[in-house]
Amino acid sequence: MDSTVTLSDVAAKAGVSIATASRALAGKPRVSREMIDRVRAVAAELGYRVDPVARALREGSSRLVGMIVPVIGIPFFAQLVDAIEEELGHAGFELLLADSHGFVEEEIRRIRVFGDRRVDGIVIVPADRTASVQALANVRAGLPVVEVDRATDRPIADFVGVDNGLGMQLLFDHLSERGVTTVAFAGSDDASTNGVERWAGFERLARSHGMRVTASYRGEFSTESGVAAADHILAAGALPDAIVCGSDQIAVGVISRLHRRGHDVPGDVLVTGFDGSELASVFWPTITTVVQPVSSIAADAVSLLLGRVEGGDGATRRSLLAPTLQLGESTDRAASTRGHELG
Amino acid sequence: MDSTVTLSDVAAKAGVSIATASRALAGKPRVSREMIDRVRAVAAELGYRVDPVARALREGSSRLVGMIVPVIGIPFFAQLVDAIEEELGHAGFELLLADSHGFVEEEIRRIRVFGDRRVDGIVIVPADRTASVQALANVRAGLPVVEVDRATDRPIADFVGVDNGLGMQLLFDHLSERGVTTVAFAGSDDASTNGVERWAGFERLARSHGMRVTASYRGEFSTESGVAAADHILAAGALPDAIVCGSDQIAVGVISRLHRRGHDVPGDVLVTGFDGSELASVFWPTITTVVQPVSSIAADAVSLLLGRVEGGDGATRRSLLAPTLQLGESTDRAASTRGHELG
DNA sequence: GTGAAAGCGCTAACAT
DNA sequence: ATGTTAGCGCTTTCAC
Repeated sequence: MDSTVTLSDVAAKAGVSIATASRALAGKPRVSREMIDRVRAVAAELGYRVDPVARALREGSSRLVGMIVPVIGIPFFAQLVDAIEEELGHAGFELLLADSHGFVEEEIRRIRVFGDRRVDGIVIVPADRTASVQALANVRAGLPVVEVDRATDRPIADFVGVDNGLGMQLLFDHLSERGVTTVAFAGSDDASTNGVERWAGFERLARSHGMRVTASYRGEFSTESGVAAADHILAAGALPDAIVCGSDQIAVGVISRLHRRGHDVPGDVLVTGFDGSELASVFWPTITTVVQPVSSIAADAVSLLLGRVEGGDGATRRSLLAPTLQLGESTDRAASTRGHELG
Repeated sequence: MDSTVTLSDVAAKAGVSIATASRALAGKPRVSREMIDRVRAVAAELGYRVDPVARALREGSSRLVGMIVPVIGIPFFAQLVDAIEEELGHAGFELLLADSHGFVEEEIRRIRVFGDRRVDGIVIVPADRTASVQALANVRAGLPVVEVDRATDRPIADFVGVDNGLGMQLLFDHLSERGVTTVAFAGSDDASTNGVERWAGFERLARSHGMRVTASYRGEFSTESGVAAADHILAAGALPDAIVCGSDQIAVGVISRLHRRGHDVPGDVLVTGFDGSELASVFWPTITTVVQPVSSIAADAVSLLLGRVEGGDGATRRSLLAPTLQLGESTDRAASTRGHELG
């Protein structure tokens, strides 16, 4: 397979100038109807495809979008990458992927490279809500950026994410119905807006629902952090009625640890997650969680980004999408993992 | 941040011709020592970085490597992407990522686009061991390809993956020590080499260890497939001593389903996974699995690929890496999930 | 050892 | 409506 068919090959075979061939293919105005047909036919016959590199050099644009995530290994981010990639594909863009491993320095390096590569836009899940502001200062002038899932403190770019407050509310309404009166929190620190907002939502809602908070632990969005959280909560005294976790990964860590230390979920304590990753539906027990509308987030992010690529401007926007509650066994006392013979 | 510093800016400020500047920066032979220093100093001062697009057009190479995976959502593939990306980064290459969603047509489309983009090489996890041969026929002449994790039937490209036979042997030796005499298989169909080889290994080793095979189910590498497998195995009669699964995802499905239908793992039946994804260590029970040496696979794949990029040729190679066994609770009867109070 | 100039493939002024 | 030409930024002959 060798695609060394250039525009001049097409022009030659069609018996026209290379400029006309270019215009005909691009569907630019002043070209006759028949010319367009003729050139297109020849191009198709020869299997011609524009050279994106030459075009990028000439136009200063590459039909490439760079994306930076903190850890591709977290299932939720993998889903997000997949959704963004698909959405970009519809619009004729490719995805240049980079993993910052949570380091702002890595973000800076990647952002520079993206600029050099003439990407048309950048999709980023900022590693740190304050420090990443510096990273984004390295973005080429005029290059559109959209923050996804996590925002930076300063509104320096469009943002698309989930409404954390609403998510927490869905969770609390559910727990309230289940008769929960004491709760604990196992979430992440203030490095990300999700960490901040989910914690804030938890506190506010616990208060408004008249629930007592027995303990709270704030680490990272990881399973290990969930394990540590469980130990912390157990050390604080009697188990609460429910433990609200900042992510599904954390919930998995919490539940695993509780089980190992002899406590049943949901028999002894209810547990909730956040994200709606596949993990929540395959874990045993399945986890009640707040499902993020990943496809909508991706669609919104890409349309916002491409809107600016095509020259759209205006104030930066924050687009908060409504999540939904997905019930699982982890908040259904009848599903206690102690009582087998369920199905 | 605007990096519109071009080579001619550097040349001008250094008071030399653009040709000399280029040579000095590239470290090409006939340039005087002092010239090199002077140009480099100016370049650093101006913050000059070569324009990869212009270079790509001129050289026909882009320092970009395209990678195609069947599903980025499978944790093991996410890990692989991460490892490959990191390895490429060390060598100064970027990753262009594509998800084939398991479709050969998607692979073809992506391979063509990669060619147009002048990628220097392609890393692919083929969707189908026979059909993907067609997809790879669309690779630009001379463009190096390395298959990772799964190979195509015909040796049309270098391959780096795990030694499935050895992996199965580690598993069987372990099960044998545990006194297992009857086994069932929950794996994938013949669409991938991993599906073929793990099944072949299972059959061969069950026979050589004198174990009776009570049932076998072959679907996909998914949790859902594991659920179906569990139902199939239960329908076949009494539970075997152990169920060997073709992947961690399948194992998770199998265990979840068994639990829901009232059977304990490892109390009633031992279960093993394959891949060594994070899932295996966070699931409850943790899963005994065959850990693929992901970093080594990535390092090998990239060095093989870049070796060919730099002109290396020779017969295609198959590089099989040795996996290791990771013990988990799923094959440790003392860890029965029925007996709580373990930790 | 250094400079001048061609040219990678394309698009967009600027002619005609 | 179509052709001619410049030039995006770089590397690399080819002259000197």
